[in-house]
Amino acid sequence: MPHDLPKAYEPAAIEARWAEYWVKEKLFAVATPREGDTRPVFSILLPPPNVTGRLHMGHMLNQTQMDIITRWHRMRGFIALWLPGTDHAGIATQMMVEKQLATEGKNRRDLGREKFIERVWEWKKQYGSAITDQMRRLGASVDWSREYFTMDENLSRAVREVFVRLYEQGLIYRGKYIVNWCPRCETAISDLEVKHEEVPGKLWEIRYPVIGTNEFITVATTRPETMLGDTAVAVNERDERYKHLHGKKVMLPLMNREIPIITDELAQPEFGTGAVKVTPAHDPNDFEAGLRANLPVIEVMDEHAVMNENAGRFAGMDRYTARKEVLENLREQGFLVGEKDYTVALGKCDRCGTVVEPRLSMQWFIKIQPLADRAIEVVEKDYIRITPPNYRTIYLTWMKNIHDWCISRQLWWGHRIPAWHCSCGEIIVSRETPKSCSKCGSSELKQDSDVLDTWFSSGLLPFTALGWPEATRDLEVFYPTSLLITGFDILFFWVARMIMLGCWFMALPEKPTTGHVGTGATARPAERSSAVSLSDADLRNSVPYREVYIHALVRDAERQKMSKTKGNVLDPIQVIEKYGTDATRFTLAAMSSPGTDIAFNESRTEGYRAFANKIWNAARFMFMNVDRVGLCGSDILVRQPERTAEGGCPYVGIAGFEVTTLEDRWILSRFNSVARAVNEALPAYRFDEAANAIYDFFWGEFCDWYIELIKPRLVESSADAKTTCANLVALFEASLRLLHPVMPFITDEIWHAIYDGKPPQKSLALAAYPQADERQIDKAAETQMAILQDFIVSVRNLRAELKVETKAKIPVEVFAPDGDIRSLIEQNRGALERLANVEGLQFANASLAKLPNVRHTARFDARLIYEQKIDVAAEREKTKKELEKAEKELANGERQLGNEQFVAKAPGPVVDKLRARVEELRILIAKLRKKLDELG
RNA sequence: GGGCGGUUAGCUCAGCUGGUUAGAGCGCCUGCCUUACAAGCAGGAGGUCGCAGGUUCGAGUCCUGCACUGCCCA
Repeated sequence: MPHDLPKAYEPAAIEARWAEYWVKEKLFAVATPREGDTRPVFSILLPPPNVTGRLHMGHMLNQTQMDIITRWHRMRGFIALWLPGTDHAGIATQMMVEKQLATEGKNRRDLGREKFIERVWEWKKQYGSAITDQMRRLGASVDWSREYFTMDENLSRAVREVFVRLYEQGLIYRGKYIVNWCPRCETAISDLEVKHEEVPGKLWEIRYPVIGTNEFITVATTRPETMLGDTAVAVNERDERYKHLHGKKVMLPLMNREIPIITDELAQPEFGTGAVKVTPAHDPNDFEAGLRANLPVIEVMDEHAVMNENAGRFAGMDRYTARKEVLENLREQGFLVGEKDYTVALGKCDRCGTVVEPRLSMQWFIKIQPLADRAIEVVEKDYIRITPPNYRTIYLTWMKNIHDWCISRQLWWGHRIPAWHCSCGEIIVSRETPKSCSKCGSSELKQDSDVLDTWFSSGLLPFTALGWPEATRDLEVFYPTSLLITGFDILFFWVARMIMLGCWFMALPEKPTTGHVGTGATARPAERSSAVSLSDADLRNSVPYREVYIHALVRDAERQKMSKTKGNVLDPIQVIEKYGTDATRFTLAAMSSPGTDIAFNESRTEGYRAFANKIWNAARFMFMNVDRVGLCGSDILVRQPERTAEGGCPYVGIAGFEVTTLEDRWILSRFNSVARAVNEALPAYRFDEAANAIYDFFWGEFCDWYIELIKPRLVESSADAKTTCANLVALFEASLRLLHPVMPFITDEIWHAIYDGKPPQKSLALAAYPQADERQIDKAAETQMAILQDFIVSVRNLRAELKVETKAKIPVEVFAPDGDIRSLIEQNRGALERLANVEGLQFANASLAKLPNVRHTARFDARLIYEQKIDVAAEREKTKKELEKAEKELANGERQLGNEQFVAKAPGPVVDKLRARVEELRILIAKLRKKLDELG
């Protein structure tokens, strides 16, 4: 690795190379640990992206966070397994292939089911790796050797196993119910897949003549076309207005069908006319009312939302045409009595946006309550910790109001339901294709044509991806997984389902003690039935993951949700090409503060590209000195201790860093403080704090101060140049390790260069993460440095105010009554003179308050000896302002200290701090007053 | 309709269990190509913390109400 790096950092020149290297060297492949392996375990499942997917900012945020956490664990000596895979995404994929077929002028029915599925597999083969290819560019440290696809044979077998077991346990049933139906996708969809949207619409009032009277009964509806399927009109029993009509019938207009007036809770007296039409086949509430009153059910629409033969003369019309026609007919015949503007809550298909039609159809359902009960218990008992905690509440509220889950989809692409229908009516649910009917012996069996909801199979992944239903060693070691990181948009779709299914199938009567940290249960061929109560330990180890971290949504810079239709979608790959992966990752990490969405702002990324460039140039500076001083990689290697083999804290502090000066003590102290802060921020998922801490340290302390301070010691003539340079390298190397989880590319690049291509590990990703050594934290050094920095900044301020020519070296006079401070300044005279551009630093014996060109602090006065006359008026103004501010603060402080309550009630350190501050302010104010007097 | 967030500098955001003088990045202004870095360095301006009450010795932080705004569920 050459040390002559280009002056400007070019991420494109190195990132692809490292991404490829990490994958090629299988650095993140995790072999199944042997029995007796005592290393701690960290396991995490990648939320499988859809095979049809393209990487978006949400993925990148998600994966950046997972990668930071995974790399951090790996570097701390954990067996870190990050398991990747893709989801077959039933509807989405089917739609994709149908679109492709459409360009050839065909549809899926032209091909037939078998050919169509072949075609989907072909599509998958050709395009299915697009998203995982993109993932590699992000540097995601996943174990590619374990990559799965939810339609893989072993996963499909597990799906069938789960289905059959649930069926055998009586938790899966089949029935005709009203479901959300997408007429475009021609399938049922779950409640969750319906997105509600409020749109301006109309509420029409229709009057139905009451047979045998001259009266009418008026009902209101937003979907008048469904009146063709009405089988009753309902009124409330206690509604006085309709008491005389109980038991009578109305004539359904247009259809000339007699339908009864029934009493039902469906009709609420305070709402509208108090009477409602009842259409059991096309409305879930009406369906329930129909069951209560034993009403006939008349379907008037087919699966395409086209009116069918039951709709009389409207048959063959699309639902909206029919609506128009029905209204027109009603109007003509005098039945339409009102039309009001009304806000309609439209349900739309999450996939295609088509307005969903409630439709009566035969579907498969999971009786969810028993599963939900456990899923509630594990979260209430904190066996699964959800961060941020507000999502815990949201989860529990949803789980407590859960409805049975419709798991069948009328699609072709997906896991086909393992149920076979016999001509005798028998349904056989079986793991393998049955040869004959268990009831009548017929061999004419037809497999159910439906497939399972995609979330059914992805809900099983935490255990099926580890080999379930076999009792594998992987399950034993890696289940429960340690953590799930995902977006709130799939909290119910996926997170909730995984918890329900995991806690159901992975609960055990007893748990073998494995002695592994972070590992859990062993797979068992048979789970317990719901009747048997579980021990807490069983429950605790049945969970799919111990922790859930829910991250924010990535929006555009204007806080708008990114969407294709708005055209504001930021392509992460483009951002990466512009600024580099590291900078993009850093942006997402630094903006990941809990609770708020991320308004992705490219100007931030630009800033972090500058940060990468800063690191790059600091490295160039280091290498320049390494080459000059004649240090080589092995010298540094020698100074680093062996990494402790198993589990421990390998590098504590910075080993081999030889402290000789104040700045050495100071930077070592700062490094350890930052390492501590980062190691505290990450387990709390404070990616922003971790990222900012490293940024501030590297740029604001390491580069701005430490490097500047050691420059004189690095020059050739300096006796300790080699030690100084070795310190620089050791510090740099440790900082790279600290930063690596966030910026893996640039850090690995420089790290390899430090070791001259002979690194102690194949990658920095395998090196040890810095741990704070409390003994290296030196508060005294930090205070002393702060004084020196204060001094330098004061002089720089004065120079700027007096508009001293940048290059001119100016003499400075200092008054420091405290001997310690005086000697501190004396000892660091060289550094102060150089960094403040001072020539001749002299001490004064008396206060400088009466003199011009002075900066006052509580600890010292510094005066620039410079001829230029100052602008008296401006100086007076400035001093006045400063004085006012200080006086205000002093008054405030004195008032507080004078308050007995404060002194009595506030904690000691707070009072002491305030006293010290008040003292400082008194000194400062006295100085400022004197100065103001002088200025006249 | 029910629930949950947000409102802090021109912009995007931090500010943890209440405790000194409310911070950062970007942008803006001034001066510097000081041999690691102009994607840089040094300095600077800019905030009645959405509004109104309350609790407290002390409120950006806790409570109540209001306003605006976003999201989820129905």
